[in-house]
Amino acid sequence: MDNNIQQDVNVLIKRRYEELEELKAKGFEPFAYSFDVDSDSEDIKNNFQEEPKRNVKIAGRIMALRRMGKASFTHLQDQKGRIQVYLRKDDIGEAYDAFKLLDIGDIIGVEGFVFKTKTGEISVHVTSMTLLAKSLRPMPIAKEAVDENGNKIIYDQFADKELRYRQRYVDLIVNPEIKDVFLKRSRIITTIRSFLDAGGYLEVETPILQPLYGGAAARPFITHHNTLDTDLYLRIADELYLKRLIVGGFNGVYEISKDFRNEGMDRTHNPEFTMMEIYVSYKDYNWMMSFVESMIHKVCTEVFGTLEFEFEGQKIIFNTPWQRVSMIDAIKEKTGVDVLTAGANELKAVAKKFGADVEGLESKGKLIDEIFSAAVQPDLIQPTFVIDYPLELSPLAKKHRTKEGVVERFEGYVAGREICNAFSELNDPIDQKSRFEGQVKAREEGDDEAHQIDEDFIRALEYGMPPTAGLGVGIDRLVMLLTNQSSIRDVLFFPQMKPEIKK
RNA sequence: GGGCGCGUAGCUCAGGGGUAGAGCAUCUGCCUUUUAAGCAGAGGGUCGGUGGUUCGAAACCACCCGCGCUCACCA
Repeated sequence: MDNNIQQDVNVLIKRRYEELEELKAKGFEPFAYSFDVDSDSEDIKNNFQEEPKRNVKIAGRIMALRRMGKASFTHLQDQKGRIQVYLRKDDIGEAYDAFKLLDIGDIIGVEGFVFKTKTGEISVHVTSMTLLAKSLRPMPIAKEAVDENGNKIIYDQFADKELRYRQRYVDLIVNPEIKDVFLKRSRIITTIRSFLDAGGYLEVETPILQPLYGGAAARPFITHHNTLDTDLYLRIADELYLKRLIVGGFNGVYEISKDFRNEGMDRTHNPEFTMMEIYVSYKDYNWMMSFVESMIHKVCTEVFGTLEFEFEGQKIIFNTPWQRVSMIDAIKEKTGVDVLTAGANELKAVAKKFGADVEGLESKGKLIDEIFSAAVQPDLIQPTFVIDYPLELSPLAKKHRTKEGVVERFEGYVAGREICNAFSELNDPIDQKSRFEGQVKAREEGDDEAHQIDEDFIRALEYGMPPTAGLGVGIDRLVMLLTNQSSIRDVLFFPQMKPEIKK
């Protein structure tokens, strides 16, 4: 990194370092220790009064600079937005010498009174100024204007996706509108948490480093513990540990945390992602469907104040109850084929007809899943629960109480995307063991995402797990959906990138 | 991993075998209610990297690196 920094030293940076020295030489501290703030840009604009003059102390980053000899206008940006600030040499004296050495990007604190300029902009007339932090790198600043219709025009906006992701701190400064997505993300998670807490469910933490990984079908990250001299896996799901806690006697436990999957990356996949999983004893998947409906309903109304959303040009309405359709019926409706009774060859033919690539796939369950993904899923626009999945796709879900060959499982789909996955949890240790054995067989046949056998989990079930409903919600994808972002990178502050190369 | 596209000044982008360009940003001078402030002048580049073709390469070719879109994979 040293090399990178050296490399980046150009005239602009060099000049800022020189100014830094000049400020020090003149007795100005370029990196202050604190500053008392009693207002912000939003407050000042919302609570403007002509008389009596209001005195405020604010701090922020210089984002625009218009100097006119012995007086200057600048825009300060704080967490809430921007406010214009007016400085005159007559008012601040020698601090104006320091101000002349400041740049766009520097952070200052000012005290002054609020007034309206000739052109009507609410501004702060500065009576004292303090430099809080000198910025040593040029900010990729964009100029802003407002057109006749009051719309904001941004010129030459910082747009390089790579730089924006790698240096998100800069992105957040110069493209403040993206903050809204992250604010919404935070409020979505807070609202889910308060919904779960209000329901009396216990938030818990389970291991990220696991000797065996399970609870989903995915390739893991492997790491090594030196003292134990053993390889460990970063979890791909929380499921098996949370269910152990249900065995332990908690009635409802949930965890909101990162899972890790060592798979491809694209606009819906990041190697680490946020999952919410909850397990509730004495409930089944029917109960869980209503639970999801009310949780999402609460998120929509509390965070967004609406049930209507736009996602990639489609209108989504989160009315309850959501539509419900069995996977088998949904496929039958689209293809005319009953996948439960159809043979593997027929399934292959159907899959191909709908454009799925099923080369080398023999498993009936996987074929059915391919057909579903290709023929049904893209059309599930309004919130829909797809229920009752083929048994072999769901080694941790309980067999359906009446239907043969399927399990009590549902996935919630919105805008053609899966946003949650839930089952009546399998609590029969004998059945669980044989399902694991089936997975071992699949693994031997080359399915490197098949589950591993977890003997301790079987042992836990042998002690007895009450009937339990379990749910997993992909938080990133939910946030994408509700904030109309089509790339997961735009709902993550720091999406995974290849490391910058050292030269 | 495959296909397509992109990489030129701090930022946004033109240029497309013959001296490296513009706007904004920066610097100097003038300017005490400006707002994409203005006026006058100036500085700033390993044209992603390495090889090759050529009298001459930012441009053409090959390979590499990075990013984006997309397909596959990822239920």
